[in-house]
Amino acid sequence: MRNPTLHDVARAAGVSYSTADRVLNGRGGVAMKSIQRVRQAIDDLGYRRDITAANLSRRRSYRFAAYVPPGDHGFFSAIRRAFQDQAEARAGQRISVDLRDGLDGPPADCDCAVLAGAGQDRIDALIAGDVPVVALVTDMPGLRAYIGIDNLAAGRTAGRLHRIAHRGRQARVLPVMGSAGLRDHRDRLAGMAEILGAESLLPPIEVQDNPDRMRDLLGHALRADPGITGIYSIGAGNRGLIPLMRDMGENRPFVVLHELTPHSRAGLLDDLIDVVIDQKPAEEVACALEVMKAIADGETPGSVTITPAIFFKENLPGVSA
Amino acid sequence: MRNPTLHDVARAAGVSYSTADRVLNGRGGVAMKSIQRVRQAIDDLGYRRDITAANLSRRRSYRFAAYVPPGDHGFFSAIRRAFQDQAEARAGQRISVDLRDGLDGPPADCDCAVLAGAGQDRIDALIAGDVPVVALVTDMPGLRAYIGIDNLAAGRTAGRLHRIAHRGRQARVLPVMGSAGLRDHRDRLAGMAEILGAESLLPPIEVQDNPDRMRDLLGHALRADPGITGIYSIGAGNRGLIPLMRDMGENRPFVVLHELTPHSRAGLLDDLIDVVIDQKPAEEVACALEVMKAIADGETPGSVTITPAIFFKENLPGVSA
DNA sequence: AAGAAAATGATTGACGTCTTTCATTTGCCG
DNA sequence: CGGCAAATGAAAGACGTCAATCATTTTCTT
Repeated sequence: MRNPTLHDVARAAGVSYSTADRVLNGRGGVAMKSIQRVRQAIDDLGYRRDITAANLSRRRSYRFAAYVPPGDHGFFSAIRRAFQDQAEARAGQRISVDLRDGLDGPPADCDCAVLAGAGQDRIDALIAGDVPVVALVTDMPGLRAYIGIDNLAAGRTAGRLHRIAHRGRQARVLPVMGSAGLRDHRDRLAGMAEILGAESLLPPIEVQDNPDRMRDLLGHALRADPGITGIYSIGAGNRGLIPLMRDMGENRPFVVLHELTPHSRAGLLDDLIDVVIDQKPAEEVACALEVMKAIADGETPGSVTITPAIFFKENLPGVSA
Repeated sequence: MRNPTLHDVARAAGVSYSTADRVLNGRGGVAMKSIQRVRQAIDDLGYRRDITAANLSRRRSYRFAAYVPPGDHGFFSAIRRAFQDQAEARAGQRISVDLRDGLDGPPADCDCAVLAGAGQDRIDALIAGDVPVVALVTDMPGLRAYIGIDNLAAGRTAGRLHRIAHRGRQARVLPVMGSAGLRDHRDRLAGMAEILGAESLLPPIEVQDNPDRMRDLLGHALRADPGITGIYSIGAGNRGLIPLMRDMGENRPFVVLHELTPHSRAGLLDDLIDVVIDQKPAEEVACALEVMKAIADGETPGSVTITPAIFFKENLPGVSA
């Protein structure tokens, strides 16, 4: 009934505990035929190492470092909070997370580090150390894994939503980027272009994720072209978009934007925007920690693609979620 | 640096390990002032019981029973598979899941049971025992918790999607239920009615989650009323819907249905249906196990509401997910 | 103040794995 | 066959908690 222990394996293989241990943990100095007998016994009994006992014995604790851009930038503050929550929730699992904002020099004193949505600039310094680093939110070459959404697919999804909303009518969708320099944003735009086609997609404007610039530039664009029937806000700064929609009233374009924040949530509830594509920061962070744990355990996990959530007014999660 | 142990707590409180243990585990026979000093020390040191060590010591293993309707009913076979996968994945966490199909008599020999989408009939027998039971997929009164989606919200979301797809035009949406006797289905229909209004919502037809009946009854309804512009398939049996849409070609109605299955996936990819609302069986099962674990640990977790995923052709997860 | 009851301390052996140390056996080589 | 290296076995002490036992001290009763 009880799960077999390594002692059971040793007995079944007809070797001593020591030898079974040497095989299991690859300590070497074991004859080939013993290795095979132990392996066989492990298979036969369906033995699985009791990780909790193992970690207890090793008094292993996972020490992670998380680099998250500073500021209460809406989205990244959600990421930051998610790290704090997760660190709290996993304290019993011997996982500790050290939140850092500056990224001066390679991470030290930790088993694995995670870098959330930073630019490419200082990455080299991070990789330089012998601490493995994974990417969160924004994929970056040279890191051990990427945890985040497929931005191309997100853009396609936004395109599909606009197509559905324009059934039969000619769409004229204005993409609003944070910056064309960001790969995430370019990917989303490219995804939308795949679905909508050039004739429906206007040239993008760039607002640097800034609400004020959003208000100014988008407001200007809307006045300049009254034929705009849709908006795809690719980055942040949506706080500046909401009042513009309020001013337009019934004739506002169909709006799809990213990230569920208090502002976008209110926008949905007030019928000022139509769809929010959310990358579920809490889930991303949880996945990131799993991946980091696996890396720290010596496994080589692949990247994890989060399927973004699509929110309308009607399926907003409660405040607790 | 190291996390404090109960020994540290005892030392800080100026009592013996035994007393600290008696306080921590509520064994009684401790003077009030000792209790307070231990509590204080726990707070001061930020002590948290090392659950892995505790479980190791108790040689606790969680034994769960899962009642899933038999048959390869598409959705429930996914649930079944998810239980198997999770059981496999959590074998190292001392969690074992016993999959049962019939529900004869109360569950025995387990710490908690989960009942997936069964009718109300035999529940009383299940509750009769002293094993706590939680509900999966279908909420049922009298059980300890419900893990599943908010069906009302799902119906509203489907309604919203139809509204978006009908912008400007009058919608005539035909709801296709499995059975009006199922609470889940009634809730979904009610949710859609909230959004669409009576003039856009046709009287529902019932196909008993059966592909053949779906084909017959829905085919008949579509021929009888060529003005149908939308379909909301609330239950299962969508395999019978796909060929009907293929026959209608370009003029097919806008289709929203539930559950991502091989058939509905193919339907999306072939542009024969438009939206799939999925309740993410794997995630539901994982949540259910977490809840059951918490219950077995003596906590009293609340119900968990899963936010369903919305899939278009463009954001289908890869086969691996 | 004696005796009973309550509270506390001290100790021990699990749980399953890790890790190290030391002794013993086996195989191989010349 | 002696000698040396490789392979194996045996044992023990962690890791932090649980759970039980027994001895001792404190507190309360009458």
